[in-house]
Amino acid sequence: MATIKDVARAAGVSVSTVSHVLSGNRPISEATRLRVMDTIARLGYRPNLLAQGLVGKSTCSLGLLVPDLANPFFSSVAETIEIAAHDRGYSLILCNTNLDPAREADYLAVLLSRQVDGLIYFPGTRVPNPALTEAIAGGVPVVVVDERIDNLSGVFVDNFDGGRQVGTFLAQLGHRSFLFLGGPEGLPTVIDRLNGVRTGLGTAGAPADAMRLHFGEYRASHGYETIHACAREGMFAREAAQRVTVVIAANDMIALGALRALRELNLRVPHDCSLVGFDGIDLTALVTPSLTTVQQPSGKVATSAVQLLLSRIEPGNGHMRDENGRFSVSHIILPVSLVVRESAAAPPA
Amino acid sequence: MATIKDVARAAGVSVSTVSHVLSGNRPISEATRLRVMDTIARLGYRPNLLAQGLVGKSTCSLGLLVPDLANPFFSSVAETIEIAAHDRGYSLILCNTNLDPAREADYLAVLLSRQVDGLIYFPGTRVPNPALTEAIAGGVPVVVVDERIDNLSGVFVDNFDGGRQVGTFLAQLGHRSFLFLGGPEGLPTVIDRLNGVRTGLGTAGAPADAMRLHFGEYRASHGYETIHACAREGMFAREAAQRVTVVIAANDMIALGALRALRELNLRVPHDCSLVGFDGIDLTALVTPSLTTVQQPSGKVATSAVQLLLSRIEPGNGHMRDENGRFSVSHIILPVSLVVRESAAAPPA
DNA sequence: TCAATCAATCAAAACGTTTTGCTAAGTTGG
DNA sequence: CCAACTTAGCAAAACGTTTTGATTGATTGA
Repeated sequence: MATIKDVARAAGVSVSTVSHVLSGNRPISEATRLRVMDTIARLGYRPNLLAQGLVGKSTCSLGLLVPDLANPFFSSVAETIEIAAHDRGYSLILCNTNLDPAREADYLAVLLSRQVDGLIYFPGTRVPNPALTEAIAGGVPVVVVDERIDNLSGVFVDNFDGGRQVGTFLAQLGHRSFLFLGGPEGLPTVIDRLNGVRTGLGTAGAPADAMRLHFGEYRASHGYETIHACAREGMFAREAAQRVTVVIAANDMIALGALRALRELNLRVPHDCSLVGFDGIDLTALVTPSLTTVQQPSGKVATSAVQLLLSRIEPGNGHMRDENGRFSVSHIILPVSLVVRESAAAPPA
Repeated sequence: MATIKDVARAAGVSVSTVSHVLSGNRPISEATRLRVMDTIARLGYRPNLLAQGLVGKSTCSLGLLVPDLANPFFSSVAETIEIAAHDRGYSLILCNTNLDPAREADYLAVLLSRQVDGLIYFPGTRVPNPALTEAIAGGVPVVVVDERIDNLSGVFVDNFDGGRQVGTFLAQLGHRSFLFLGGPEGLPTVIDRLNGVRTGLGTAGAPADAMRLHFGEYRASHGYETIHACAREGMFAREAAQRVTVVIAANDMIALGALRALRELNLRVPHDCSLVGFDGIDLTALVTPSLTTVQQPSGKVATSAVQLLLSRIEPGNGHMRDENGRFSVSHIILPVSLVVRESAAAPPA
């Protein structure tokens, strides 16, 4: 790898002159400029970003902490985040936290060591990670995605309202007995969605307490296994007193697992049992029956997160500060919308 | 951020002593060691990885170039690669090339500037990117995944054999008229899979030329739209002379799109038309009918890629060199296996 | 007792940049 | 013709590390 010194020597100028040619910070005669540029091209010189990051203030890199890349919702958001960051000149360091607080802390430490300019953080764990608090104290800008955390800027969707729309919709269809397949118990997104559903049911006149709850991972296997287990308890039996007529999943992956299980049990969706998901991943439109789900504006979430973060990082784009000169905390709340597809219908007579 | 200087000052020792405490390269008295460690903890000191990377030879970072993170196959491989890299102490810089050669070149330039220790590269484009050739010339270790490129180490699956298994299987089921939904025309993975299918059909006695070909993107939309278009041409009509009885998709996303379209056309899968995919993403087991597909060992692909790359990067783990002292090129070819599920059956009578 | 060895530590160079103070011309204006 | 600029370029410091040669006392061996 050719260095700036090599270029300087080959072009017969000083190192600083090469630097000035590149940055345009000082006037350079056209002749020298051309000669330097030519040498750069000839030698295939590329500035060493490590050295630049060391002397300058910015490394043009962001850390992205995602709980589970295998979940299409996350991978799709991650993809858009990556593209948005790249468009603005930032590289992304990918961290798959696997919902493990220890891994999370580990990654946070590495990212700080790497002097990232900022962090985009999808909380996968219940409690705010102490390592995160430390990072923030260290002055690294953080944007939280998908979950509201006090004192931290964030982008999230209106999970409660999404749940409410589901609840209202199902109650109006006539459902009166519900099975809620949650994600990890205690996770704010899960709580909000559940509370939303309850509120929706309540306002539409359905008994909100007629809902069975099963928490688990945000994975298809959770939906699949829970449905089979519930079936063994007779929850879907035609003659059951409180026959479940609709399954509400806290995310689409759970719903897809549940859908598979329902089919295996020869329960027709939606004829025998309706099914609703949450997230709006692309696959929900592809499966049969297509899945009624709450559509998150995942592209908007991603671009907003990047924009919010960079507005904090880059000087002079007017990020708000409070009266103490500290950066203010912004929360961007994006709306969600219920997408009604084939999987939800009126309950069996 | 506390620096090593701050630690040295606070502990009343020189900078080099702190460094030696951390690295263990020189003997340090127990008393000093304890005092330094204590100071480090108290100040929350973290070594600056940029500075380390600048002076040392390694940055402990790898570049990952993926064509399309939204494709579950890629995101799942990316996840495993990330985990394997992190376990070995490497960070991953994520690049979503979007199948665009210009973007690819752009990313490659950035990664070189960032002094990555190595590259894991999923080719999404037909021609080997000139920027890649340049990177290799610059001495950056590269491992290619999913496609055989001469003179480059790589990990890939036996696409031809996968296709062959599909062809044999379908011919033996009695199919005689095929529709192949390829990925991008000219892409080696597509070519290999197609040639495999043809060979399989041939050896099992089916007319390999009785296969219609439609190339397109590796996306669900391609499968969906092509099936609808083909249906309009009457390709699936019961009375058609050369009625297509099975759709062979070059990957699972295309297959899922095709499945949806077939359902919309009221064609029962597999009763009216069989369907086979390729990749073995998790979702193929979840949809109904579950998808017959060629299972790639995606976890093994990921870990092999990381292992192969690190064996080149890290000194002394015996990576082979040829007689000229250059690193030898290794190709790891992993087997695939046809997973027979509900979507493929004998053709209609 | 003296040279040789050893343990513990320090000082300085190096990595590849950017930034800034400086110098040596050349140019202007009166 | 000289002071005051301007232009173009150079040299050196700084960023936070690691590495290595040097230094100091203490310990050994004969």
